[in-house]
Amino acid sequence: MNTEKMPRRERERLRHRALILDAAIELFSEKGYQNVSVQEIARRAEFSVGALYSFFESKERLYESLVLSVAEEHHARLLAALRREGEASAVLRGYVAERGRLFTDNIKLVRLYFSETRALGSPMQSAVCEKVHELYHELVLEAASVIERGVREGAFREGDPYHMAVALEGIINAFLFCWLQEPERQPYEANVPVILDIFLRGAAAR
Amino acid sequence: MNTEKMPRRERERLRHRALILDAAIELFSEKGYQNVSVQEIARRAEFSVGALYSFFESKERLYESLVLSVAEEHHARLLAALRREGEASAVLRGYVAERGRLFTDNIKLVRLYFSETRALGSPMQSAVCEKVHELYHELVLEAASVIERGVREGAFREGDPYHMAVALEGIINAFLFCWLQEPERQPYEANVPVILDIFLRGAAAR
Amino acid sequence: MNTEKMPRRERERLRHRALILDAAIELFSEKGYQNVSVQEIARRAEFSVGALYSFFESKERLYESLVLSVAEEHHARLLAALRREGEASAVLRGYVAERGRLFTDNIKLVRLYFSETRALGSPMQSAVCEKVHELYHELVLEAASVIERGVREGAFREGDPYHMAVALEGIINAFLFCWLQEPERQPYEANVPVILDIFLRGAAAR
Amino acid sequence: MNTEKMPRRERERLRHRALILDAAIELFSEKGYQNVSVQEIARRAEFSVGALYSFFESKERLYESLVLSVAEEHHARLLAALRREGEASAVLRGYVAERGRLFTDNIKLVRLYFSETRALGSPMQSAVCEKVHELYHELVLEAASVIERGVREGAFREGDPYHMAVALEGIINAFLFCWLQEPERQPYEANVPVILDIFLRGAAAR
DNA sequence: TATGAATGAGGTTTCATTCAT
DNA sequence: CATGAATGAAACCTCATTCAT
Repeated sequence: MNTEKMPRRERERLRHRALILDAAIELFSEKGYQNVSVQEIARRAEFSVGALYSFFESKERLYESLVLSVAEEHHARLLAALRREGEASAVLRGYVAERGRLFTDNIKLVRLYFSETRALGSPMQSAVCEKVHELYHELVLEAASVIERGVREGAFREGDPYHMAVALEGIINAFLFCWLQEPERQPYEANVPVILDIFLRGAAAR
Repeated sequence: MNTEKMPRRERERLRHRALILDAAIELFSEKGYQNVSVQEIARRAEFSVGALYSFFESKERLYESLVLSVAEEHHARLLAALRREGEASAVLRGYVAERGRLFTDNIKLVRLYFSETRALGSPMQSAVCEKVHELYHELVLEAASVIERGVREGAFREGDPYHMAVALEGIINAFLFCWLQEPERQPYEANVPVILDIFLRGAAAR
Repeated sequence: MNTEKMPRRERERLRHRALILDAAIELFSEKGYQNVSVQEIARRAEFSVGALYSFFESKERLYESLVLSVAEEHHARLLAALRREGEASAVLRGYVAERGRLFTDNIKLVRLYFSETRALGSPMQSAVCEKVHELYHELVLEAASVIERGVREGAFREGDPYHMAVALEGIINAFLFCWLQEPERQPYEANVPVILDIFLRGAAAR
Repeated sequence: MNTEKMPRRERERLRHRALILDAAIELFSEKGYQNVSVQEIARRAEFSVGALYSFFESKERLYESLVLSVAEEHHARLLAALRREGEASAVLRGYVAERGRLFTDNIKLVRLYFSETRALGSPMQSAVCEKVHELYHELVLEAASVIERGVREGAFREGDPYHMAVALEGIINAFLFCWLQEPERQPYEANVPVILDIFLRGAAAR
């Protein structure tokens, strides 16, 4: 967003809003949505509760804004990775690595995202929920189109590129989840070639 | 557990406990842990709050019992699927199908399981959390040993069977997740061959 | 009470009642009336809640029975001490010592007695409260009559014997209270002569 | 505490805190700690439960604050009485009278203090309990030092002043307790000379 | 009569939200 | 606008008492 042209007052407000979101991200990802009180967020952000409510009409909406902003940032970075130029498999390698980077740099956040987004009784309005799913879907579609290109270029075998993309997504998640259980065993990056190898060559003897 | 030899009083109590667990499963999976009150569970189970507390020492422990019992049942069925006799790839096919059956038969439950288990500030004691992870890990190991056998039998190519198992797990989850978004598009079973195909042959052109 | 002539059934019942009272005494004096549940008493006495309610119509009445029985026992022993034969001052010495013995042998019980008896919102019906006060009053009167005899015998100076008795009571209690704070400093008995000395000679220079 | 220099907001809060303490004192001393609910206190103070909890972190702590503030006020007044100038016996007379005044002006409060402070399972943290005992002890020591001075001035006979002080304390309490039983019989003040007479001259014939 | 499972009112405490200052 | 004190509904849990067996 272009903030340069705004009057000072408005710029200040945006900055304050961001500070509150930052505090909220920290707290939510440390303790989970339900275990953080509005008072706590306000205190951490060094604002009054009233101020907080002048930016967000409810705790729920604050949470949604937060999820949305994080989702959009991640989405942008992952989309960029998928739109890089180069051989399809190289692009996918980059994507797999970027997924890892985002994940490992923001474990807590990502956990929050995973758990609360898919949770039942999640405090998100369905509009936001859908928006998040839409972003996710868009990403899978983009990956599919990379794969499709790979097929056209003869690098990948025939097959439904969307299915392939879904599978890739799953493999990445599974390895990320593994890493999450024992982060100290080895850095996630070590898995990047493994993931690609399995994804590309499959399990069967040729 | 053998309930036949028990005195009637005790049998009744077990039945009542189960009734409460049933009500809790329904409610939790409809609305999520935090959005269900103890009163509500009691009402749905047609017991008093006090009765509920005579079976479970807290809402948290009730939830844990519930998760554990579901996890153990699922685990048993999946383990059985993996221990069936036959060619490695046929066993895996059976496993993929069974995963689907469990998932689609208990969507809400599974959603609950997914969301709350991994959630931060999850209300589960780490003991239960660990137990669940242990069961999961055991399953992956069992799948890995099936794959290992496949390698020995010349059906699968060389490679770390554990990694393969993790990848398979991921692919299954990804397709299940897809199905969850649009259950009406096609039955999950239609995906079983797709999953196996991708898992076995990979994406690369030969 | 004479229990010998009773039918076996009734004797048994009395024994059970006593067992429950014993358990209740222990628990109440360990944790205070409000912090002991009926379930707990029943468990400690190895009876069912129902059985307990067949003996006492409520927790409150159970408590009253207990207080009454203890009060009566103490009263009997103290009265006996005051009715012993001998010089008035020797009798009082015996009484002071007996008070100490009862107190130090049943500290917890006595604490309970002290605190809950005089407490506001005490769970005792006024009838029982009055009964306890009556017993106390009787004791003071008895002490007063000993003192009166002492006056007649020329051992004590003229003055209202009732007031004297009240004062003696107060001095005893004060020293008991002191002892309660630091029981290990010295045995209560060491104070018996001190109490009598102060009571008899007063503080003023002659 | 100097409240004059404070910002208005803070002054208001202190006032509100005091209002709640007042309501709590009334209720506790009418019905006893356990028989008063937080809701009730809030209602009587014309605040919400939440407001109450913004001042005191729990019912228990509220109770402690209350006990402490009353204990300190009483302590201050009694200490002042003991530190007045004049003959030792006159000072003690003043003290005995002041004890009576405090007691009879706050019967309910004092009852509360007596009963709950010494009670088992009393809801007071040991820190507060100790503080109260400390104040009490300090008072006895102060009385002892007055008596000691009396001894030096030749007004009181030789003897352990601390024991004398304890005894005086006991006599006062006993007469207060008597008065409590039948307040209407005679005003407590009538007992002041009696108490001093017994305390100073003792019971024995000279 | 004895049992102990079941009841449910009532207790303490939290926290999203409002609003006078 | 910002503040933060105040609100009060609703949560979890306890326990004296009842009653079917």
